[in-house]
Amino acid sequence: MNRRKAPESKKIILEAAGEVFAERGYSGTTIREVARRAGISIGGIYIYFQNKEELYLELTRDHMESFRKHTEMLRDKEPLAALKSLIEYHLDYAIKKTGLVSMHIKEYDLEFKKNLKKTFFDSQQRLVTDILKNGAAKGIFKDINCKETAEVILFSLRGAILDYLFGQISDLKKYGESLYRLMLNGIRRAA
Amino acid sequence: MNRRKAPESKKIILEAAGEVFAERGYSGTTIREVARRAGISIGGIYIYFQNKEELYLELTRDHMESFRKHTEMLRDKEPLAALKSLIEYHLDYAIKKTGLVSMHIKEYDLEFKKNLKKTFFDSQQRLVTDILKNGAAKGIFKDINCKETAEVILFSLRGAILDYLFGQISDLKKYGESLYRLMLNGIRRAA
DNA sequence: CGTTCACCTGAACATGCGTTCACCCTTCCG
DNA sequence: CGGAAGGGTGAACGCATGTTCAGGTGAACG
Repeated sequence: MNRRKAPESKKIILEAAGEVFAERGYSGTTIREVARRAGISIGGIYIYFQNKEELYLELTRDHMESFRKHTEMLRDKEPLAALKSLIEYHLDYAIKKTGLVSMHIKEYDLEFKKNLKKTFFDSQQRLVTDILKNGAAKGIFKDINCKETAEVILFSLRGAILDYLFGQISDLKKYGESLYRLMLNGIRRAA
Repeated sequence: MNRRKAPESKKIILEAAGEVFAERGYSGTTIREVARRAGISIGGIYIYFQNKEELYLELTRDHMESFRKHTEMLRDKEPLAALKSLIEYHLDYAIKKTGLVSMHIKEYDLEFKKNLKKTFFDSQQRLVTDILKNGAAKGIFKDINCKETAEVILFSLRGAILDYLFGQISDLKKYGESLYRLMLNGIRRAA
């Protein structure tokens, strides 16, 4: 038997689960594997978590909250710098936590995380909208529809990450640069 | 017993499989359900397909080939029109075949369809690159890196579809317009 | 020492899956 | 008529999973 204090056990389980979820996604993850990697028994998991869903939700909540906090800090920057940093943060995150990001895409459907996801996406949307509004007010950006444009920027960013997961592009940061330039200047030659 | 000619049975199975795969994805699809919907027995499926993989591959090959053929026709159009039509074709397809598109994203990983996918993506990449090269030659576009820009356009498009699947945007065509405008003109106010 | 309680165990259960295979019809030919 | 061939059946097999629960085990306390 492997004896520990309750909070420590919980932490160890969460860490193991983080690894396994990242490697195998939600449905691919087995309690047996999490238990094995946490060095605890199958039943031991159920002392701390009602079920697999709860384990997943607790982890996801932590990750999203941490992401949100980091990006919120960009509000203090100048619009152009904020936009660039936001792109970089997203892409760096995708590179460092590829497994987790992949999981969220592959299992975007899961009913029980719907609320969590909506909150997260909306916060990102609000942030970019505010950056654009700020830039428009300062005369840096054109008189665009900020909310709509914010969504376009965000989904393009997510598309880059998707292509990275697909193995279609390898140097993600380079494409972040490209996207940034394209978004600012467009491809059409001025009249 | 439900007696038919072999080719007809095969076709019916493929159609049923198309439905079920679109609804439930690859791993979520059960042979039992495909059989039920095709009005044939479980064993009957295995007369025509070695296994679930083969069923999936045959379907996917058909869909990708049809998509490719339709988009290849855009080569005849003027660059701006071609770009716009390409965006529209992608988005219309995502709207009409949401289930299938969702499946390909959720299960992008599947080892056995890797080649098929790579071929498909590369053909799209080549098409957009050629449209951009054409536009650059005609002086419509700036002197951009066509290959890189093509990829940016494609992943942004895929990002829009992803956001649509996520339920983050509902009027996909509207965002297609936005993306097109943004890609052409950018958001930065001219100096 | 005995008791208690927090912590832990893993075989067992219920479920669901892809796949196999021994067998069954129906048609058609000689 | 016999029998071969094409088309079809679904119970059974092997395996994997989330979850339960009857029962350990160690440490702390009186």
